[in-house]
Amino acid sequence: MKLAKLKIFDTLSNSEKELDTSKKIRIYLCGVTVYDEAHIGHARTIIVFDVLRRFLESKKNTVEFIQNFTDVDDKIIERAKKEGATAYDISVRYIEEYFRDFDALNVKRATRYPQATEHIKDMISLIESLVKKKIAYVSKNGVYFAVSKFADYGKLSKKKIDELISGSRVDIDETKNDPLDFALWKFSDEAPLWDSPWGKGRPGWHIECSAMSIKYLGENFEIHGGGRDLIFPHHENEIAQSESFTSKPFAKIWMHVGMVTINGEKMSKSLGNIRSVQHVLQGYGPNIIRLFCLSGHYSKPIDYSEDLLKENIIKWRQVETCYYELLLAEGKNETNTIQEIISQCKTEFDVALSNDFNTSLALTAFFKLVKELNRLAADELLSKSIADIVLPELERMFLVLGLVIPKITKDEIDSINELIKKRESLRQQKKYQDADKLREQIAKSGIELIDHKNRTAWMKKEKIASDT
RNA sequence: GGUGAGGUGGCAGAGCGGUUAUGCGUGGGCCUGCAGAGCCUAUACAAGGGGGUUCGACUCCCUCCCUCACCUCCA
Repeated sequence: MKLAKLKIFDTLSNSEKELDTSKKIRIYLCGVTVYDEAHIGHARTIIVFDVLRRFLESKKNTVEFIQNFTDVDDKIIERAKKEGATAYDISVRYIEEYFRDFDALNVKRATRYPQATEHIKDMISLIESLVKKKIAYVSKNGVYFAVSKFADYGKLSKKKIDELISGSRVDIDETKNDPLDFALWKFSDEAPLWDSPWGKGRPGWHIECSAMSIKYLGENFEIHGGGRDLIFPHHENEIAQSESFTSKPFAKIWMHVGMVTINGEKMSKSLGNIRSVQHVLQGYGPNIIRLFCLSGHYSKPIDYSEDLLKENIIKWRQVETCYYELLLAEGKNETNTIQEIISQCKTEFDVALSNDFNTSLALTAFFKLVKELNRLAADELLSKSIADIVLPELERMFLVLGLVIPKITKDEIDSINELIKKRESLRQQKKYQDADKLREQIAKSGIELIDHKNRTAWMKKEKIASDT
């Protein structure tokens, strides 16, 4: 059944907006500038959109999801100079790293990952149109967008133009008509450069997202997103360019994800307080990171701390236990109660996500189900008949949240059962030392035994380095 | 200075004008040969300060204080 409705808070109108879920949902996410490794702040934004997309798809909605790579930028050039490499080398390297990291985080690949350097022509024709309309002008150092020609400038970030100028911290550039005007094309005679009708150079930052989103999603698509820090100037400028170009409203919903902070301060390269995806991945693995990133409402900041990640390890262990109890459940019993609980949790889960994508509440519903199942398991009330009903639902939630329990082969299961049998007979003979040795041996392959009254269950624990 | 977001119990974190959020932690217990895991149970005068509106406010209004973000590149 398709999702009946989806409400998302729109930064532009400052209110929740309902999306038409009967049609394809087109999403454009501003991705990363590939000049360095990705950190947990990037991961949060990308995981939020990944789950949004998975949620819609789990509801059989069609989603077209575009995420760009900014692969031409001053910082890339700077880095290249420092290393004696080309900008191309740098961006290729960090795109590779990006996929290494985000595949490991179990982020579903976007429909497409357009790169700025592959869309220079699209950008140029967009700029040409703006120049023709006299909204952009050619100056000494490049082609600029004349902010004064776009009446609604500031509508997204709620800024007043005169206040922007007076509060500006940037040096005034005399070559521009107005200090607020921003570059569409920068003249340069250093690589990387491209020809343009106005001279050699490279595109400004914002124009790529206008060009590529319009190219792949059309002039008026559903959701445009990114981190909160992109609201100004990036998204503000995108709106100015795109709407000047198309004379139509740009994205229907602007969805912005809050910052990841450390000790209350924004995680960023310039503050030197970043935790790289790679680093945290090694300590905690993808599931914990995902749970952490989804633990609060996407619009609010979330404070990175080892304590919080560790709290999520505990939760994850509960999930693993629950999953394996279901997998190993046998026999039959009545399923009415559990059916009620499932449908309740399922509804709460979906309602939470439909209502401004409240992952925090959705996780509450998810863990409620997990807890309930573990309770049944502890009371020896879990049966195959229950598992058959619950597993598909639970797995759908895993899928939406992007959580993965490592697969286990039939052979592994057989050999584990064999060892458990052996241990059981040792225990019956009260040869506890031998039984414990066997348990240790099993533990080495990551299998944890769970002794119940009349049987021994087990689970394959994900190895988590920071789980001490 | 301007703009925006926010201040909830030890920590994390939702919703809501009147009913227990929830989780982690902590105390006690059950289970076990032991251990782990799990379960049960208890626990929090919770709402930044001060005013108001209301029969009733954590939830609405005003005010003060504080934090963060953006106003430069930033997810």
